[in-house]
Amino acid sequence: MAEAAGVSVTTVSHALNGKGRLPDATRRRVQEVARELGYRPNATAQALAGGRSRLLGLAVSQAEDEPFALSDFAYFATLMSAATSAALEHGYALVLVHDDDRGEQIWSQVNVDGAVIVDPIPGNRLLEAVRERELPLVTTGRIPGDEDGYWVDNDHVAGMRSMLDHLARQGAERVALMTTPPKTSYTADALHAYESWCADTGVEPRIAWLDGGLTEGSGYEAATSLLRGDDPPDAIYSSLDRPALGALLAAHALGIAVPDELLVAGCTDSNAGRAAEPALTALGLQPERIGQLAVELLVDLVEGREPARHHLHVPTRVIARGSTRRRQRAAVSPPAAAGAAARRSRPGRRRTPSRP
Amino acid sequence: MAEAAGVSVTTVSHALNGKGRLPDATRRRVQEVARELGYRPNATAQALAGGRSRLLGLAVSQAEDEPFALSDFAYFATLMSAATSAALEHGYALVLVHDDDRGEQIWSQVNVDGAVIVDPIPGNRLLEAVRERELPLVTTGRIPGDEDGYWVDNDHVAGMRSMLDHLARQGAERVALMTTPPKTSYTADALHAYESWCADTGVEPRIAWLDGGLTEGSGYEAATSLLRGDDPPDAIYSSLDRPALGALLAAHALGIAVPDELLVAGCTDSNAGRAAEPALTALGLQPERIGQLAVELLVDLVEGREPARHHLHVPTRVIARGSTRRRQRAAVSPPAAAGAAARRSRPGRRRTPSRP
DNA sequence: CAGACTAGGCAAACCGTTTTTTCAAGTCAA
DNA sequence: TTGACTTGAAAAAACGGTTTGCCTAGTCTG
Repeated sequence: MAEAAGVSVTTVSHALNGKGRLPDATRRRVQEVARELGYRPNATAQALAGGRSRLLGLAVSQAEDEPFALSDFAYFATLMSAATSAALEHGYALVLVHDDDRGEQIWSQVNVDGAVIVDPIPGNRLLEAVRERELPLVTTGRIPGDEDGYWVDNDHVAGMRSMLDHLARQGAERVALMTTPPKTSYTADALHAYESWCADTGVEPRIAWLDGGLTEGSGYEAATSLLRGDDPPDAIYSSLDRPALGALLAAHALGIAVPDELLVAGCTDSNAGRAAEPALTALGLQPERIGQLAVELLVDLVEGREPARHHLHVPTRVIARGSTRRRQRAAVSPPAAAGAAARRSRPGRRRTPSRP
Repeated sequence: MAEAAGVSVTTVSHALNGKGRLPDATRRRVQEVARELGYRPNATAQALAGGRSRLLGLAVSQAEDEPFALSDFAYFATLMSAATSAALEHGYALVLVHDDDRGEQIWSQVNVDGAVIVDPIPGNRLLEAVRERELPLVTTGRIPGDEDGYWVDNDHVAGMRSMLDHLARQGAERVALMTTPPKTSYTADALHAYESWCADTGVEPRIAWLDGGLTEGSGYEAATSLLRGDDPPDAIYSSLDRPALGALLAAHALGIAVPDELLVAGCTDSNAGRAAEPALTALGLQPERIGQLAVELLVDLVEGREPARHHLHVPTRVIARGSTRRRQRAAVSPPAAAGAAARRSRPGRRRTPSRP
């Protein structure tokens, strides 16, 4: 390239990067030759010389005992896609990192300028590796016990409350929560918000723990045991959508009509929820927004700009669908109390299970 | 590092990479020091010196007029996840590439050693960019019109036939296909297989084109027009799952019972399909296998090994669920012809649409 | 005991940029 | 005319490794 233009590599570099002292004529000439030759500076060499690779890592943290695949959740896929776009917009590319034994070694194999970790769990190996290297880090969701870093998060507490209020407005009096033991800030928020909402409204908390993976299966189990217990709930909220779908199936199997006898809702919107029968009411988290903001925040850090805010909140919204549709009867009476009364006066709500 | 171990950088490099002539004692000593210091060779420098970045690009090609997001399909997410794992297994990392105006420039910003392009469309800009750079390339799905390259693909022709046979065995006589105009090898295969199956079995082809995106909405439209036409189908197969879910909704809206009056199936398994009511029969494509094999093939190419086979086929399988469950009546009679006869003798299959 | 060979390890070249420094030539003022 | 300053561009030093080639001892071999 340098020879082709009849100048030194220095001049080429200066011409192409708008640096140095060059007359416009030379600059243009070099650029012209570069264009003709289809010359592109070697990215690796640039990275080595410049000390920045223009590569960002995107990792999904996860607990060892909950081996769910990335692909299980539309949430992650959407976030990832948005993050890729945002990165590209700023001239960065995204490297995918898995949180397994091999994932850790990726930081050795690739020089990333910074990392986004989704739903971090304290002590996670990827998190530790990032810290050890003192890489700029943005998390989506906070790191429980260490909320000082840079993060983008939904306001899950507010979100949970608005969902619970929605269920109450639809006539629910005995709202149960299905969730996992809190490891991420998200599940902790959900749990606390639920408990405080229960305290505020005088509802007795009913919590069913999901174990055995965040799948339809575990939701089915948890919902079944809730619905079969004494004093079963008249609404079930799951902190993830797949178990909520399982709850739908469980209700069906027990002959409990949704939404007439039981309201069901889940967090995270998905095709699966939309396609369910009845369609699943969801707490929308706007993962595309989260992915975008996380990358933009990270880019600020990488490029040495002090971000205006260290923490960003993305609003949630209740996406009401068939699974929590208020029955006609309830619709005519004023919201909370009256709806609850109408519900209470209904005759025994259990039918014989269609299959036991 | 070199000083710490009291040797030259050459020796460090040799010791850590198992090259050069060094006594085991020295090698071990250097490795020991490296471990203590937590020394990791700079990946960028290695890439520059070695000429290989250990980075692979993963791109999803797409037609300009069909702006669907990556996240729309569990298929892509699963493939991507598997590809990441496989890459890591061989010491590579995956860089995500979007097929938009900015996506193209990524090849300038990052030096990838090779690329996987999912469902390539001839003339696509990413494809052209990869070719121009003479990067090793593996596609999942073939490039229509140029099938000589390296690719991993399902046998969609066989898959389509087995699905159609399945529908026929369940009593379908008038199987319609909902699909997009063929741009990828996959949609072309599906179309051809359908047409040849129709020719073989004497079924008259009925094709509804999906436009306006590969969504539930477009499937709803297409299915509605099929079901409202003269001589409506008694089975609908969609070459993607989301439109199939739309078909389910359309049938419901028209008061047509699935599977009793209409069988519905789609390609690509997903949570959404599993959660639908009735659960959607799907042609499983094993995207995890495809992603894995594509990366392994690409790694062979990148590392200069001649792969045993240039083309790999991944089997498909019919995952039969409620949406194509044979009615009891048909179950007792021998497969195809008798099932069809039983179906034919049924009384008029249309009910009044519940909403018009 | 000389010559050839082997082992061990280092120095230097190289990868392709960016950045800093140097330098020659031209311009201007005194 | 000379010194100071400006302009344009190249040379050199990094960046942090890998690779090639060379050198020195020590060990065989005849």
